[in-house]
Amino acid sequence: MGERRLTPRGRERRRQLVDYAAHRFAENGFHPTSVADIVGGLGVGKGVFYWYFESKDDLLAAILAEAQQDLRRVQQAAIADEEDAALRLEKGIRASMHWFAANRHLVTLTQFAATEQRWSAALRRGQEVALADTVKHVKDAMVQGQIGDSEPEVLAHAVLGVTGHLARELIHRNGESPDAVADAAIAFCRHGLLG
Amino acid sequence: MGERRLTPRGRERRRQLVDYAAHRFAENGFHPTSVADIVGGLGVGKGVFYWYFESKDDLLAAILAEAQQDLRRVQQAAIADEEDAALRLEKGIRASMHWFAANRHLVTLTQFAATEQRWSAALRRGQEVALADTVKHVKDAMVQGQIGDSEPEVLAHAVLGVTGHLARELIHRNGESPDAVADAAIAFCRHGLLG
DNA sequence: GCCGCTCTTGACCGTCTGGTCAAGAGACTC
DNA sequence: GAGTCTCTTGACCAGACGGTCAAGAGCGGC
Repeated sequence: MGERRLTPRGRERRRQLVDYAAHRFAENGFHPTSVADIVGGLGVGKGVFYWYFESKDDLLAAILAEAQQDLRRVQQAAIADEEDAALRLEKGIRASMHWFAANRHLVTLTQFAATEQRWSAALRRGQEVALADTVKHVKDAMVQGQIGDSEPEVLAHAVLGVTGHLARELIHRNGESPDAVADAAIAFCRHGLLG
Repeated sequence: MGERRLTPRGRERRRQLVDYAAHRFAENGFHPTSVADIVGGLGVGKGVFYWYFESKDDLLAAILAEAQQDLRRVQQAAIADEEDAALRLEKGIRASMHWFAANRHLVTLTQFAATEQRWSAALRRGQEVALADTVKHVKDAMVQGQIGDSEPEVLAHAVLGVTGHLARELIHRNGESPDAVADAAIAFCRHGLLG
């Protein structure tokens, strides 16, 4: 199948399937949620599902790919006109926090996908891009003397780790605001435990 | 069932099931791995499985609980005779890195469990304990003036986030040594990006 | 050598799953 | 209003799954 040409009505239906399925998968688990659950919840026949997607796996792959693209798009838009490297990092963190807050289900789904080899392979490219983006800003900030000189990849991983973990624990679990959590993440990335 | 009294032979069989299943679940995914896969791989009949566990879910619950207990036991042993709060934090991070390196499959499984509500409830208590342990050391270090004065819970989350993420990315994915990664994590937690 | 307990076997079962498909509905063109 | 293309229906299927159970093996004590 690969690409099917869709009318506006078809594109709307596809979006509906992607959104609804992503929420159900995140709530209930990917495997425990059946295709029948999805089409049943939407009140359509099973054939609708297989008109838009080759398989249940194909749908999850689409959800993951679109999530990664959307997050990156938001990040790039947030830092587009920022010349200062350290501020690009900060704005990227803040934009990510807002995206994580608004797309909790996609965060959960990405985390799930990372735990099964079949899916983690599909995630890898997007995660490499995210890492490369962060590494670039870290290196730029080093050149400008804004941050200390050590391994940029390790620092980038640490930044992504703090950001993701604080989003899950403080925004998703504790219900704190994205901006407050972004402030905390930025502060920790800046100075560590030294405050 | 709850508790079954087991002979030494039975305890050995149970361990074999837990270990083998944990590896298969982590490699292949929990849902895609069937009970038949597990008993087949071990060369025993299906009844063996249901002699030791009420259900497949029961087995996963046991794996998760034992993993959390084991990690905490290792952490406590590592910091037992350390009086300095900041060093307790560092030794805890280092011990965790070694445990993560030696128990990659359990890390993956825990991450999976966090993505399905049924399991994340089972994880919560253990994670709260891990957080409380970390918070305690952070507070102690604050009192001793070793680290800056800000919200201990947030800092503890950040420390756990960095540790877990660097373990997955640098140890599991890149194959770096637990000690090197522990050094990196400790450095980042100390000073952030300032190096 | 019998008993009783722990442990093992594997055929069997009801249920549910992802996926198919022949049939047809709607809408747009000419 | 015929023809065509997109989209929808839902009964159907083969296979796989988690879980059961009657039967029996191994092994200890006595």
